[in-house]
Amino acid sequence: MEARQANEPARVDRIGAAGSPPGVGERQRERIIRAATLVFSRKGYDGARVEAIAQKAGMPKGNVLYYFKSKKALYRVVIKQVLSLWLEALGNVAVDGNPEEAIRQYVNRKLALSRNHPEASRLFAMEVISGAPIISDHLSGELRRWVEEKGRVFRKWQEDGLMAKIDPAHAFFMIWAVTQTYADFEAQIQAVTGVKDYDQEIYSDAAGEVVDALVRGLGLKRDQGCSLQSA
Amino acid sequence: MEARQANEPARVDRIGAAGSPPGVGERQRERIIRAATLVFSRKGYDGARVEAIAQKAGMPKGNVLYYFKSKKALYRVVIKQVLSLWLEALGNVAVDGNPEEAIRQYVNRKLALSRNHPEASRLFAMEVISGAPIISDHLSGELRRWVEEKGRVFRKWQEDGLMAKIDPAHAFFMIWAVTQTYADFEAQIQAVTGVKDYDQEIYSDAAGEVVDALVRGLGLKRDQGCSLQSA
DNA sequence: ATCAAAGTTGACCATTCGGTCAATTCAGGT
DNA sequence: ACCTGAATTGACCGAATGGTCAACTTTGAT
Repeated sequence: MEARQANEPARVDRIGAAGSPPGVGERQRERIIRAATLVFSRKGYDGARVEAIAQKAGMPKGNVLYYFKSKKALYRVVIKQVLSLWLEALGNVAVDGNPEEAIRQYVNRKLALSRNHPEASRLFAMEVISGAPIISDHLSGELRRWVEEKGRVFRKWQEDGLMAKIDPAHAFFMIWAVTQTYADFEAQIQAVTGVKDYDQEIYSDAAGEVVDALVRGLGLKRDQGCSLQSA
Repeated sequence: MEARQANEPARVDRIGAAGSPPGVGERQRERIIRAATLVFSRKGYDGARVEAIAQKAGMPKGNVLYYFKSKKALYRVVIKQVLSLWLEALGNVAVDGNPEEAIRQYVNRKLALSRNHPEASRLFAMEVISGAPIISDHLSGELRRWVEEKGRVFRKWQEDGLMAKIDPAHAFFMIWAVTQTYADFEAQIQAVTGVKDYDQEIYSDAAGEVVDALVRGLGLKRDQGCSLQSA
């Protein structure tokens, strides 16, 4: 009786191999991940109870540990999924075309991401605040390279006088900070503004004014004139 | 032998009454609070172990529980101290004089606060992310009133064309977001920039460029001409 | 020197929580 | 109908943790 490969319950393999329907197993896995994201994002890793996750997923605790061999393993899966969601959204910054529109689009996209996945945003924030014990490799790897790459574009914009002379990295920090605030500090914003139906009002307000302010702050201009769309 | 008023060990009264020296008790209390702030800010409430706090304070666990009757009580004291530090720093925004200089000063002060008390900043952030279970009253009370009051000043600036037309509340959210990023997301910033001695480099970089960008983004102008400093 | 209150300490208790497991049910292939 | 492996469930265990306590030391006033 060794180990009993409790997690990764074979169903996964089957999915990859044949085209069989999602299967009970896979659906349960996703239920658990969704529930875990919610609980972890509010309570942090230690504060989250496996029992609570199980309850939110509508199944007994034992079942959660059947699909994920430990709480830590579950956490890793959840946080990596969140991270990939983040990086994916980062991916598409249109570097050609005019700078103002590119960043305006990027900020809007990031704001949308925070609105649609506030739990993911909060979980990511908690990880980083705690010193990013799990994702630090990804941050200093993928993310860093990404910033360096996009940073070169920023530099070029700056040389062309289309963007204020700010260290590109700090420009991103500003953008990220502002966009995430609306997800992470929801409680503070709600308290201060007194708004109840958060999504509706706040985001539509923020989207307009804040994006404008960011664009202005970063000194972004439209590429008037010779805007030859590459490729 | 009821209750044994373990916390609040009489020393406090003595201090208020006579001018006796700080006393062992009070000094220990502060040691504990400092240690607790550090541990809580990294691990969150649940993740923090009383044992760990005690160790960091250089005393056995039992002693910590002698000064604070429970972990939760200690947490409340710590977080309220952090909050008051925050609100205090909020207090002094020079509303008279020219807008640009006022905000520039405010942002710089907030950045300094984040640099000098990163643990406090992180702890505050964690509280809010968790839904601000303990300080929500203060947020919707003191903080909200403060924002409303300063907001009126912003409105006036906007009417005078000295500031971009942004909902004052959102203007503050932007400022807070950016200034806190440098404390809360230290891990991310370190990973992306590859900087080691964080304080030194990062903050001096940020201070200059980021403050400029914020001022620009909020469209702040100096009150050229009729700047009659109000009494 | 004496005494009481404040402070210190480590042993100890009760509870909680992550994780295991054996027993049972369910689903699908033959 | 039968059989096999996946899935489900609740009971259970050991470790860890918050909190208590009784014994002991220190401090300062008289």
